[in-house]
Amino acid sequence: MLAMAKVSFKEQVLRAREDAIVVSVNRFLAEKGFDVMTVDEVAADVGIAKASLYKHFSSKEELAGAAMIRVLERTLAFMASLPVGAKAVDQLKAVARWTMQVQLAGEMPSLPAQNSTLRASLMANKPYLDRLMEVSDKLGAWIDAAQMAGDLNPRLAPEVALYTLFARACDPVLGLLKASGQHSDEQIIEMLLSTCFDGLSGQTSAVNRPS
Amino acid sequence: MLAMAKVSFKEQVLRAREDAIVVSVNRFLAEKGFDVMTVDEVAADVGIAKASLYKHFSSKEELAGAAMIRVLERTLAFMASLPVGAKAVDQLKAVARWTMQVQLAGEMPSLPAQNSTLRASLMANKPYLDRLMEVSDKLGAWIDAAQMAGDLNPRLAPEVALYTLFARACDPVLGLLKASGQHSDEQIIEMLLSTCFDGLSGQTSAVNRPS
DNA sequence: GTCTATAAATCGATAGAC
DNA sequence: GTCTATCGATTTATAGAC
Repeated sequence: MLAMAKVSFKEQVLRAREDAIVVSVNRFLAEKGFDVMTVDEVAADVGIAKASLYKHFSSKEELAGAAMIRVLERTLAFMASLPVGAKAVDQLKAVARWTMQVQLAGEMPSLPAQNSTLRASLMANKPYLDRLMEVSDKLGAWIDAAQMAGDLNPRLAPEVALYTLFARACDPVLGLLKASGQHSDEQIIEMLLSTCFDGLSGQTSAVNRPS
Repeated sequence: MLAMAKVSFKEQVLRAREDAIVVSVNRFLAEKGFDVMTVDEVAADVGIAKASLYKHFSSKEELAGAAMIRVLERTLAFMASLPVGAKAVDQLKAVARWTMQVQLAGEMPSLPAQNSTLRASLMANKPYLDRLMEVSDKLGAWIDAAQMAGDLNPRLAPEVALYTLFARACDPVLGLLKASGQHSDEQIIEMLLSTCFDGLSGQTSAVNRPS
């Protein structure tokens, strides 16, 4: 009994350390991106030696994968917290608003779509792919429902809506507008939510907050 | 006279070589991005030694600046070719369509907004800043006109529209949809043009080609 | 598991001969 | 100006003591 408890405690400490690593990686990926981020600065930020870090994660690509898994799980947790009775299009808007808030908070990791070794590593990362597919499936169901309800353009290919929502989570326009300093974070989010769902031409429905 | 012509010819050869360098850099920036692109592969692609390349451009950042100047000048040339009598919103749509065509052709260089040394170099590059401001001013004038004509949401901050148009030129959604292989290049462009101006909710005006 | 120290490879930039 | 050769710095990853 005592031995079991000791092992469990050790594992908890280990998990806490790994979580600290992933949190650090997540912020560096949001600030500098994968290519500029170095494993040295991650280890220094966590406060451990680089060799110790490699005992937890076997490569830089795996670090990025862990950060992506974390943000996908945060997304799934947020989606699960939404009221089930709401309109599908409002669920989609709520998710889009939340991802923009995460990005403005400097917590949205962005990976370069061009890096081939990173892509290969992610495509072989089953835990990552599972979460990605789970998010995609749930968003896809809402997109279908919103199109049937007439709240989303029915002539639009569903994957276009899905990719557009994913891309808005790391839209550089957020950073540009924040850097200009002329708008509050809330104003930026509401304006970009409007351009995302109503377009630059505007004039259609107002963007409503979820209850 | 003969000497003058000889010098002019030499300068023409030099300009042609520099242009070949910039074309190569442009394609690498579109394919891999600034951080992954190496000066070695640019030199190898052009067919000269790296030291020779550094006789033309004094740093990797200056190479990127030259590529950005080139694409901005191509943009200005396209904008100047548009009919002057058309509606401002149609001019904006024509520019958005053209930038997406350039990206799908693999000729749109994309620079990371996070790299600080690159940003510092570009902010000190007057020829680049001049072209960037010229493009911004002309687009800004069309945005103002389109808002006054009621073709663009008047409640939208003009800079939001400007940044959104810039960002659509390097929107990763284009690459994702092309990779899915389910749509032609033209279909992709028309769908994204629709989501850009009419939003995901859709239902408003159809997207018209310029005459 | 954590550390110090270092291997191995790469990259930006330059020296110097021609 | 173009070349070969190399410097100096950085980065990913590992070896080996504790």
